[in-house]
Amino acid sequence: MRTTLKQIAEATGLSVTTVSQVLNDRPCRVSAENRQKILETAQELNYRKNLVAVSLVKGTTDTIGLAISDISNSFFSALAKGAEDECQKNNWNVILCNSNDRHEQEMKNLRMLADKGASGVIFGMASETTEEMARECTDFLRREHIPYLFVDRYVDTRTCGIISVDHTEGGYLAADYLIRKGHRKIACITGPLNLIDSRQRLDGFEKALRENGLQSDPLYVAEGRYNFESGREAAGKLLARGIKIDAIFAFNDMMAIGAMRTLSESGYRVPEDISVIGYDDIFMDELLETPLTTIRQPMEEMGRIAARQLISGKIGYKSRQHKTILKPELVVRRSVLDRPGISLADSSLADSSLTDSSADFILRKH
Amino acid sequence: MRTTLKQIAEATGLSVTTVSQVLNDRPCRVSAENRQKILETAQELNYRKNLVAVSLVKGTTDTIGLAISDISNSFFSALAKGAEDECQKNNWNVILCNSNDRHEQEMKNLRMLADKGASGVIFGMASETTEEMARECTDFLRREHIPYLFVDRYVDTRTCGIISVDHTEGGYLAADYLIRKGHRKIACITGPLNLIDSRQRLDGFEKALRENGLQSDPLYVAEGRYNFESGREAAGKLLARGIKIDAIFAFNDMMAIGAMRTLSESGYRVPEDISVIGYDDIFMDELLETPLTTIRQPMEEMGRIAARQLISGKIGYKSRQHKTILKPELVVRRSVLDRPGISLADSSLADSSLTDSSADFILRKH
DNA sequence: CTGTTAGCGCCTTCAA
DNA sequence: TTGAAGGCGCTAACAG
Repeated sequence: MRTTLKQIAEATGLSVTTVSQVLNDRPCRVSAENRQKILETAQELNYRKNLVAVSLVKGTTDTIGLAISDISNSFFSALAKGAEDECQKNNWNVILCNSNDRHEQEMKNLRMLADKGASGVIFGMASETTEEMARECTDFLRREHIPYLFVDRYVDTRTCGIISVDHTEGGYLAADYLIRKGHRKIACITGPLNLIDSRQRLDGFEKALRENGLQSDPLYVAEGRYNFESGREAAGKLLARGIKIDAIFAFNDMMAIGAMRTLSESGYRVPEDISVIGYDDIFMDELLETPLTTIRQPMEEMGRIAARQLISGKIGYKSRQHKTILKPELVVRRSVLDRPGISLADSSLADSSLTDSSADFILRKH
Repeated sequence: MRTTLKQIAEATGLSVTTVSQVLNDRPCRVSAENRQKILETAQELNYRKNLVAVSLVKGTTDTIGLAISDISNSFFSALAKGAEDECQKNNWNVILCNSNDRHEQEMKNLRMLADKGASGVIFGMASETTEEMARECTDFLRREHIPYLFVDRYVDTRTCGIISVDHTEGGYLAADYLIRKGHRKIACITGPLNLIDSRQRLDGFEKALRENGLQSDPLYVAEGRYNFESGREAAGKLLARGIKIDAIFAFNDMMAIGAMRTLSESGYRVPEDISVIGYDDIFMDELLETPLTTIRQPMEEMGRIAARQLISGKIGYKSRQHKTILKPELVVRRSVLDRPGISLADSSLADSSLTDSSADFILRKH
């Protein structure tokens, strides 16, 4: 078995209390001699503190529960990395829980975390979670007196704290950039519109259009589900509508990549024929054949900040609506074409790019 | 505060023991009436078991420590997903620790996990970890009586258990496939050759060459560091040697993607001019413009199996050398060209594909 | 059927 | 400068 305080006490002929004091570096009232003796035998016996016992008596585990939908999603693994890193620095740790986007599992995970005595929870809601379900989560955590932070996506009511990025601003940034680059016919592939982040991005997008005297048009909007396949499909739908498209703003990178695939398969070149901008800045963006211009969400930093707020006690279980909204950031790579001097009236381009698709394909498929 | 057994005992006028028995569904000797009463008040008072206390008394935490180098690496996040999923099913949980490939941090993490009472550890060694350092890890875990499993990479001595894939077979599969597709001049970009997995892949690779009457040639080998950038560099070196190359086998996908980038930038098309095969099967492989043919390592399954072995007790701290070696699997996508009828003697191709690179670039850069 | 006692390993008064 | 006592919340003998 592991060495215990008691064993050290016996070995040194001192009391458990004294040993505990010394081993915890207390502002001490222990003779230098005994202190030395204790330290030495602790070393010899290879003593290591039993943190389970410490947790029990102190009533805190210094552990953060990371309740997310899927760690293999690079969005969340970046978050996890930031959170874990910050925990490490403070001698905290993180328990990982995947919900696989199921609210029921989400609740199970929260219960388990509560039972394990988690000192805080970083919570990335499942996408199927409705406002009512979210409330079930928050109510539970509050009742358990566990401080928590929603990341990225959130329900705006009665939360303990939120750490997110300004999605409205992000949507605005993307659209504004496209417009400044001379694009006018801008389509977008949204996320599920029942999700607040998706709606906010759309708001920002439309705001930028308005400010530039452009109309938003439902024909230019397709709804996706934040994954590759739905990006493919949505781009296909957009194309099938027979409208002229200068650029596509996909509400996340996975969909952007899916859209690029469809475009490429349909004989369009990115960005020469149609530009694409994404959202997230996942690590593979820059590894793409056409590196993806995108709106960056600083996930790792969000994880770091979330952990810090929980560890420092800045967020307590009684906190309400403590918001930390980070700024998204435009990351320019190569998927958006610069079309200088193209005016609103211009419409002579596009479609000309629709060459014979099979020949085109072979030429460019490598 | 949270409701405790004591409170329920007081509320029902029964003893803590009785309450405990009932709440643990013991083959019980409690009157139906009291049982009912206990259940009800537990419900009312919103009782939840304090697992920290349970851990203390039972001497086990039902927690697996996941000590890996970097969770944001999709290789490990897939592993984590599998492990977490299996834990979830058994009411275990996982504590996540990143070492960022530093052995010192690795040891800190193991110590922390031991102090937290981890019931088992899934251990993905840092790549800088030498055999001696690895021994430091295993010695520590053994002394702490913690069962552990090395994943993927391992040192062959005195480990408690290993779960890995047959890298020799993987290297063989890759080379054999290329040869069967008519490639002869096969280069490879290895990982750091001090790592066992890398050496094994090389062994398998060379074995396939031999069996097919081909020579292995140092000129066709470049060493990388398992990341994108080193794949780029290594491909550059290979190209600079002025040798004829039919295909490149990169020892992981990140390097394969890096190599493809270099090839593309140097005016080579993949797979028309040079084929590329990778290793790992990370999720982005199929999202690439030229989906990457690769050797799949079943990471999620490895995580799942590792967790299961630890949870079931199949691996105990006294286990020695318990090996589980999974078979790697060829995943055919589009980065390898089929060159039917090309014989060993043939050498008329290649180089012809080296067109004017700038013009070529514009044609194909989209 | 139920309660008492003891103890997991540690920390924290409080008294000596 | 030190130690004894009590308790964190729960479980597991062992009595009744």
